[in-house]
Amino acid sequence: MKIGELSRRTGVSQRALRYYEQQGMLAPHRRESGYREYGEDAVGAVRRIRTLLAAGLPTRTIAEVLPCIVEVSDEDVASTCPDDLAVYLADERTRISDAITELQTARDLLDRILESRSAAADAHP
Amino acid sequence: MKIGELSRRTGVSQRALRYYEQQGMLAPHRRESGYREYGEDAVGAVRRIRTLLAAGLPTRTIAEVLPCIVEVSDEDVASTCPDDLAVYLADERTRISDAITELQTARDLLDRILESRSAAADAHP
DNA sequence: CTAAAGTCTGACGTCAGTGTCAGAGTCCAC
DNA sequence: GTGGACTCTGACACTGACGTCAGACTTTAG
Repeated sequence: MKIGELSRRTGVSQRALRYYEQQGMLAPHRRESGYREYGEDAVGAVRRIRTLLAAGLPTRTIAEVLPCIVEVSDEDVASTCPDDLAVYLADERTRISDAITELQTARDLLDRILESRSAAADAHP
Repeated sequence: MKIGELSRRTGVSQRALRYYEQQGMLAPHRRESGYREYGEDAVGAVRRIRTLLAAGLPTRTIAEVLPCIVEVSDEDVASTCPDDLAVYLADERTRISDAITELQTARDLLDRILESRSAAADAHP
């Protein structure tokens, strides 16, 4: 498929898709004309890119880890993942867990604010 | 206290503290000399700023929500929080929950990668 | 065949949250 | 009172992940 379709199917802008390619995270084939040609697997790849980007992993890391992922129906299986990368990924995993905790703290804070507000509304109906 | 002490006590750089002020999130008193003078409550305020920044709230929103927070020992209570802000905060709450889900998805992906890797190591010891 | 729609590269803009540096003024312990 | 530590403002730099625009080329529907 061409870039427009991939963009529509993933919800990711064409600009972003080109950026992903520039960063080595995607490598579509090219037609004679220079048009990018993406395979079906690009949809899953883009989905993973978004997930890892949202988790704060740098593009370089994502570019390294994506080749480790082989699609098996809906599950992902890593094959040739070098040791040093695995160590780094374990660090990232820790960072993500910490981030989750922080977000939960933030959400709790918002909850307390919103809750005490509704409590005040109850007091002055 | 002056900015150096607040920086040490919060682990936040002086540059960042000045930026927070510029964005209206902090409003320290000033000495005759122009030196910033922070109260004890600034420590908690900075802690909340970090939490909400980490959660992706924009500085403008944080500047609006901080005055809603009145310290009650270790709990926070909102007082005069305008309706429209509350609506917006509820949206942010949703966004944060979504972000947590995304992070968990990313962590699961990393787990599958790391797990299948150790499985491969077991297969070829 | 033609016009409209799609795509290309390249470059500059943006935004948040700082880092860093310069040059000048201030504080405080001795 | 002095010297070293601290603080001030202002400005420019930087990073990441894109947005946006220009100008040229390609594809596709009719």
